[in-house]
Amino acid sequence: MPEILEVESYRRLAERVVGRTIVRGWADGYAAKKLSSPSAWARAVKGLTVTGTSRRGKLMLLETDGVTLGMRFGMTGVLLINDAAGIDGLFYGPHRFNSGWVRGGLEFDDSRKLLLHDPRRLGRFELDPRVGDLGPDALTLTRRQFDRVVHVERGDGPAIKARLLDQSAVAGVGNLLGDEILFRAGVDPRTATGLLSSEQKSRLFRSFTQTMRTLSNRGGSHLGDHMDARFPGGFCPRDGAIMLSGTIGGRTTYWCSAHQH
DNA sequence: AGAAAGCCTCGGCCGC
DNA sequence: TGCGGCCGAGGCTTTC
Repeated sequence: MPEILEVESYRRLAERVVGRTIVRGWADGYAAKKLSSPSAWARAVKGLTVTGTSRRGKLMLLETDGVTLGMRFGMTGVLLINDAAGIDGLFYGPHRFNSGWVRGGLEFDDSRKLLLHDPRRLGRFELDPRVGDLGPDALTLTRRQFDRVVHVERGDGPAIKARLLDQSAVAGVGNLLGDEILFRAGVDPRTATGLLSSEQKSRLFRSFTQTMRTLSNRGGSHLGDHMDARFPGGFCPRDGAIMLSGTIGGRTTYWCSAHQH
C-alpha cells in the first residue's frame, strides 16, 4: 500500500516531532535488517534532536543534528504517532492496530512515540541512507527529468511499466500508480521503453503529473480510475473493453485491451 | 489457497 | 570468447 502518496502523508505526520529529542529507540531484527544489528538503531538514535523531515520517493527521512534517519515501509508499513490523544494515523492495509505488529520506533522527550506498524515485516530503518541511489522524486518530476526516465542507452530497453517501477530511474512510483499512469496515458505497459513514440512520451508525462496530482487530492494511490477493473475478467471503466493482466516488472499488471496500445 | 500495493539478490543473457 | 551491466525471476513475510 504505501506508495509515494502514502509516504508523503507519513512525512507530514512526522513533522509533529520536529524539535523533539529522541530519548530511546528500538527495532526488531526485521526493521533493522539493513543495519549492522538491531541494537545499532537504539545506539545511533539516542540523544538526537529532530531538525526536519524529508522524503525521496518512498524513502522517508528524519533529519537530525547527527545522522539522518531513513524509514521504508515495504508493503504494509504505516507510521504512527501516539500521544495523549491515542493512536493517530492513517491505515491503508489491515485497518486495525495490533501492538504485535509494531516493529520498532522512537520515543521522544515529551513521551510521544513514533511507531513503525508493519504486519508483513518488510519495512526497514536505515542510518544515513544513500538517497543518491534513487532517481528524482515522482511528486515533483519535471519534463526534463521525465525524458531521462524514458531514455534508453542501448537495445530496446525494459517494458515501460518496469521502467516506471525502477526506483533508480524515478523514485516513488509503485505498482498501482504505475498502472494508473499507463491507463490514463493509453499506453500498453509491455511497450519497450526505447520504442515509445515522442507522442506517447508526451502523453505519458502529462498522465504522470496528472495522476500524482489527482490521486493525491483523492487521498491515496489506490483511488485510481482503473482500480474498479483491477480483477481477472474486469472491464475497462473508460470504454468497456476487457482488461488484460500479467506480470510485468515483477508485479501484477492490469491494462485495457482496447485503449492501451 | 493464492495473491498481495516493496525491495533485494541472483543468474541468465545481451551487447560491445 | 570474455566481461560488464542490464533485466527478469524469485524470495522474503504475513495476512485476508
